[in-house]
Amino acid sequence: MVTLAEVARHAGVSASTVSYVLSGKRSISGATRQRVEESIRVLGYHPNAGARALAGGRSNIIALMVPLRTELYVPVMMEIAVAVATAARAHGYDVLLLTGEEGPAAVRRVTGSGLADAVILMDVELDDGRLPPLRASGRPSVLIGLPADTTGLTCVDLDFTATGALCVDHLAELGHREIALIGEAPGVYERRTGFAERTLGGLRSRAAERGLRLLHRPCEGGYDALAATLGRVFDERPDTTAFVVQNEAAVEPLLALLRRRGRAVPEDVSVIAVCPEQVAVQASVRLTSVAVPAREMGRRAVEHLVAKIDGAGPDEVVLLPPELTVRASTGPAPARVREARSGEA
Amino acid sequence: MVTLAEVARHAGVSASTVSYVLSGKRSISGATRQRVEESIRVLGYHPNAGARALAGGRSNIIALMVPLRTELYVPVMMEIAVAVATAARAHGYDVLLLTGEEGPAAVRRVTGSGLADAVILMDVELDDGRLPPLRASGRPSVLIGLPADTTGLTCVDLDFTATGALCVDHLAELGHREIALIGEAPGVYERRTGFAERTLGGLRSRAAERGLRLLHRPCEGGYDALAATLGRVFDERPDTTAFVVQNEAAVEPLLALLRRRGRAVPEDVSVIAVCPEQVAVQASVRLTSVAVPAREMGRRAVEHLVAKIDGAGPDEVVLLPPELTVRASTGPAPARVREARSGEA
DNA sequence: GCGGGGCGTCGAAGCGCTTCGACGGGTTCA
DNA sequence: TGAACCCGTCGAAGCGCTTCGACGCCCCGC
Repeated sequence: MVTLAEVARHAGVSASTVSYVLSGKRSISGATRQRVEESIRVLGYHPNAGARALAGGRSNIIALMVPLRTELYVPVMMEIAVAVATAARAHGYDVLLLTGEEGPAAVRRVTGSGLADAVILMDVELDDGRLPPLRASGRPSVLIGLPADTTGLTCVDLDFTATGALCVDHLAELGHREIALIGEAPGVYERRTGFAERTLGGLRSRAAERGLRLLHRPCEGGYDALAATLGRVFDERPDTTAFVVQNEAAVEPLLALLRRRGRAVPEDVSVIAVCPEQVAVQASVRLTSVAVPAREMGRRAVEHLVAKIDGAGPDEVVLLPPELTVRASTGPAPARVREARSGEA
Repeated sequence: MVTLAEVARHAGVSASTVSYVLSGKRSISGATRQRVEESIRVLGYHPNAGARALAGGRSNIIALMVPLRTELYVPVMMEIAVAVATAARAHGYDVLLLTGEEGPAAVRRVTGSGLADAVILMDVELDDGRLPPLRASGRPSVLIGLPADTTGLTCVDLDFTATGALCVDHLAELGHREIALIGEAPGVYERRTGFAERTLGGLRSRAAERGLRLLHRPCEGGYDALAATLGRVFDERPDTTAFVVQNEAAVEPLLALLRRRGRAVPEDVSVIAVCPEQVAVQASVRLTSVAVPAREMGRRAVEHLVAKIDGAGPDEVVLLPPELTVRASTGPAPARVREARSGEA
């Protein structure tokens, strides 16, 4: 391995000069700079990361902690992870991939050892066990998701409450009165992962305001699970005319099963998905959806984090406003229901 | 931050003793060891990663390079990545997440700077630009995938050639004579990503051996793309009775479109998927499939890599044998075709 | 023409750890 | 009973970098 000292010798300057050329923290004459840069190029020099971290007190590494349960909402996670990695590189940081497996201990380890300068937490639960060690570490951090207590934290997330409300508004305007939420797997709610509850909350309160009935059914992914769920929904609320789906693995099964039951989308039943754009576009019916802006979330998280590392970032909760894109899966509530409704009026 | 020296003072021993307690590289008396461990616990000591890397000459970090085009075969990638991270931790390594964006330069950077002790490359192309810098670096590495020239390299992958053959065997035994491969997006073939070609190769040669006709159609994911592709397949080969799909984003569309065309699976048309187990099980028809053993691949890659870091690992190409699981999507070729076939004989 | 101030460069002191050689004391074997 | 040895411990030397203070030198102003 080529060292700073060798570069210095090759360029006929001192080691510190090379260091200053690299960091730009002191002014260097053009001639010297060029000579040094040339030597670096010729020798193929790469600064040693360990030495740099030791001397400089920072590793230029951001830890990204992805959820333990990888079977859940995988595409979003992957998209965020890649967006984080890409954005981080653009700011000169590398990304360390931590799985949820180690939990709080991993946070302690990477912050305590100085391996990571900062941490991004994904899949944050309302009362997340990783937060105490994170707070204690004093390291800059950004959460993707929203815990119950956000004091002193920076969080980036889609505004899921507004998302829920937006879905209700759209459906209400189309004349729907009875809607059902096909949610994430029950485990997601049990773990009290914020986003699922917030969507539900948004749906519930807006539905109450506008006089719609809402049924909520968590659901595992896959056909069999959804078939059972769907059966119970229609048994309990036969007049359900619209679905909000927040579960990637349930989107396609829902469409297929509705078809199988002879319910046309959007003529008989409307469907809104809360999912990444791509899922909505590639589905068998182009879905009206609220996009989960995964890339944007990853990018923003990194930007806030870098600002905090540099000492400039305020603690702040950033809720991205949801955008509903109307595609082919939502339409006016079917006449029968609309008649019943006007009959009531 | 607590340092080694502070632990040493607290325990009343020298710094080197603490170091040896930590590494176990020299024998330490039980009493001393306990005293040191107690001090470590009490003070909440975590060895500084940078210092360790600098002094020890190794970072205990493995770089994992995921593909640039994240839209492709995402679930497999994520599964592998998580498996790698988990397995790596079990061996005391952390994982640095690199995206393909930087390409060869990233390999140079992380190996040259000593940031990573070793590298795992995913999504390897036949003539992969990342291999020259990787070879030049002299760092241990494992590829997930197979380049054209594997001299001096360790590779782990599913045996896709055997996978193709296995699919043909299964279909041939069921009496199918005309089969079609719905492949990955054309881009995947253009980039000459090994696995896609190898599956095709396996299918082709076994089909030739057993006298089956094979049609190959790369295909973008999603409904519209697949609808077009499928139309062309049936135009060109109306007697096609079986499909092999190697494209996660095409699985569900294929099933839906076949249904829409009035072709029942498996009565009229058989379908075999090459995909992760979960995709096959959760599809609208439980799919006969050859599983892509993502977790296994990630795990194996790490194990080989760790062996190489420790100087024990031979260069080796590990091709995992494919396993075909028969589920509900394959059955005997329809009678019309079987008759035609016996007429020929 | 001389003093003051930048500017550009250097030397040295660490950062926190690993590891090598050394050393004292207790065994062990002839 | 001494030499040879091993075990447990220590001190010191570095790993390759950053950064601080110091030091010339040149340019400027008076």
